[in-house]
Amino acid sequence: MAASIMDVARRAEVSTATVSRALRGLPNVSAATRERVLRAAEELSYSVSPHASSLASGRTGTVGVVVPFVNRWFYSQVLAGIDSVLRAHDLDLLLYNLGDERVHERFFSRMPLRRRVDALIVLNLPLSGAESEALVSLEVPIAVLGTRVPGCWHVSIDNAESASTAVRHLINLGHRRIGMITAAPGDPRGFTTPIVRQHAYRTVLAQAGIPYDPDLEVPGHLSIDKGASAMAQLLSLPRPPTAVFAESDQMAFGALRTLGRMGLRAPQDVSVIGFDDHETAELLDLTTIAQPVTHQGELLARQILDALSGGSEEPSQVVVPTRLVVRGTTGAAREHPSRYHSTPRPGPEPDQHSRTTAR
Amino acid sequence: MAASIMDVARRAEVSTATVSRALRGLPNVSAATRERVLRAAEELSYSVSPHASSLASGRTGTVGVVVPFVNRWFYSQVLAGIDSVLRAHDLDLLLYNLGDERVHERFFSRMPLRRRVDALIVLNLPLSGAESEALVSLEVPIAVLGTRVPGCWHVSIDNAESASTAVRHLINLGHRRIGMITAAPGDPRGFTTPIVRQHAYRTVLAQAGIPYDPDLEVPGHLSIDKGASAMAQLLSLPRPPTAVFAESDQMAFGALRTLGRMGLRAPQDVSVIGFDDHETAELLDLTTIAQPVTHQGELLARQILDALSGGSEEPSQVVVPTRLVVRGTTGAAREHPSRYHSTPRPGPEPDQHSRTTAR
DNA sequence: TCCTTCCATGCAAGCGATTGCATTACCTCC
DNA sequence: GGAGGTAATGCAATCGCTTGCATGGAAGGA
Repeated sequence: MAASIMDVARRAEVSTATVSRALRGLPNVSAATRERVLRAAEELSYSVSPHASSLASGRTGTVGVVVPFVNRWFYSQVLAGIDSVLRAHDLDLLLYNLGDERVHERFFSRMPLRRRVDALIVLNLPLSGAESEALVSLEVPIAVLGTRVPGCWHVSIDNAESASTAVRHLINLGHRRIGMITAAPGDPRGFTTPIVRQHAYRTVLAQAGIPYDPDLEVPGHLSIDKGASAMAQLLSLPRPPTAVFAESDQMAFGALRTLGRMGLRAPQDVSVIGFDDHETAELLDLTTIAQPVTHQGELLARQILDALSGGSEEPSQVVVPTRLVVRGTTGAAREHPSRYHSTPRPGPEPDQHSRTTAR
Repeated sequence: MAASIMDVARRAEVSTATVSRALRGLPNVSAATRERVLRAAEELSYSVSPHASSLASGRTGTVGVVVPFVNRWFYSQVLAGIDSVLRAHDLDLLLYNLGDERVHERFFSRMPLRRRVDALIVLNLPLSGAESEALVSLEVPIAVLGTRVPGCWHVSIDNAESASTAVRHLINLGHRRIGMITAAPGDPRGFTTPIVRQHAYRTVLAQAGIPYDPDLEVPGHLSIDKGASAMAQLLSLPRPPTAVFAESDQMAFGALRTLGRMGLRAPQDVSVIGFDDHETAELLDLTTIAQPVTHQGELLARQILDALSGGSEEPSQVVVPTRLVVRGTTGAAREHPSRYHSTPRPGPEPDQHSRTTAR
């Protein structure tokens, strides 16, 4: 049986109140007494009951983290960042993975973390108005990644600027026919990131005097396979793009696969740029927009720490910078983009030279 | 202020005891009363205080999950599996990411989940004897992935058989000079998986009458970069291998990168087989040993559920099957493996034909 | 009709901490 | 030497629930 605070009190010959204070490092405890209490606790290998403690104090020492998909690279990275900071401050991490729709609904209908957490971190979740209200009504500090929710702390990247950079990179390489593989078609809930990026894509094209062509926007649903299909669709257009911006690396990977299977190469035939700087991006030599992933998790956790200690500060909003990482899948536009091959595949092809060019 | 059980009791005009029983679906509550209580709870949007509840009952409704690296693909997949099962049974998931050494030590010295969880799931962690004892001394059911710990539930793959299959696959393709990129050099703690696999590798070679060559075993530390270096090292041997078994896909990816950078191809120059069937494996057309990842997580969670409900059953041990997935990076051994190139790179090279051969 | 059973419910004692307030002891300063 | 302070400690209420036991009433059996 685990020792209780009473056992420690008896052994140290003090009251439980003193034990509690000594163990938590409060002032008003003499050095000698503290020493005695610590020893007693040590000898009994005592540890406080977190439940009793939070029942009495009202604090839970726990932060809830709500994630759409733990098993996706991006979220697991962010999670690692959050964890490292929370852990360093002895806060526990209660994980809620909302992957599937049913779980998502159930979560919001039952609100299982009411009274269970001191604060909440929400990752990049499409939230309906009612849902964000439900969260706010928990009356704990909330830090949100990606989406902006009134009254909540907030970390994000500048999606408009980042997407613009990606598209501008392609334009600067001479491309005029530029496709975009988008995340998803209009989600009714407030998942604004794809919308912002798409808008940036259109704006930059317009600024460059390139006419808008809806056929060049194809949804890839953030997955490799769907990204692959999206690329296939783009390549089957009467006038296929010479460059493609995929708003996630995963989709870009799919796009590259399609390219490979069709015997085409990046960047000679089609330039491809992704978004995220996924760990595999380097492996595949994918040009992409890098965002600091783990770091965003750390920032979120730090905001929570501030909120928890600082009291009633104004929620802060942090925008972290992204950066264009040029690798081997983007290159100068070809002169005559109307057809891909002069000679049919298979057959000998010149070695890639433009890789060096691209760097 | 959140409503307490007292408020509900008053509103439903019953005692708190009855409220408690009604809400938890215990028998001994009349249908009419239950109805009344549920309505009252609903109207007050009441939810039980988990802390008070577990303080009173001794159950926490929480399962601790200890993970070495949440941000690695494998673990995040397993975690998703665990989560889905726990969630379905309304158990909370308390995450402990033990990534770095300091966190690991601190975890075991403070045992922060004493009294905090009803059960524990430990993923593939290298544990010293003292550490596993510390876990067992928590006196809660424990399910362990990978390593076997006496008295604990257990899920794993048959590492010996799986590794043997991988090596046999290479031998059957005619390879005689087969390298292995191993996880890590002897970890003092009980991380046995790499040892078992290495042993299988040696055994199978011996059975095939292939002499043992220690130079062909190179550590790749489970990372892409280290895997890449390992491959480089293998290729710089006086007699390089014609095939390589990397005991994780990540390391295999690194190996493929090295191959690519050296202008070599898989499988024409070197066959490569990985382990895990990482999501990127398909993308890179990597032959590998697939293990059911998410499923193992589900199994672990289910074992915990059994343990929690069943009482004092004997801990069960489940071994899940793996399967060889032949893709494009393994192929028949070349006839004269002493040199790779007749012509130096760069230069035109014939298209890969053997891909079809390999399938 | 009276005595058992049994079901539904209430009472109240915990569960193991935290914390406001009271108390004691010891200084310090006039 | 007494008033006023301060630092260290104890007392006991409290947090919000669960649960063993007691109780009352209705149903069933003889």
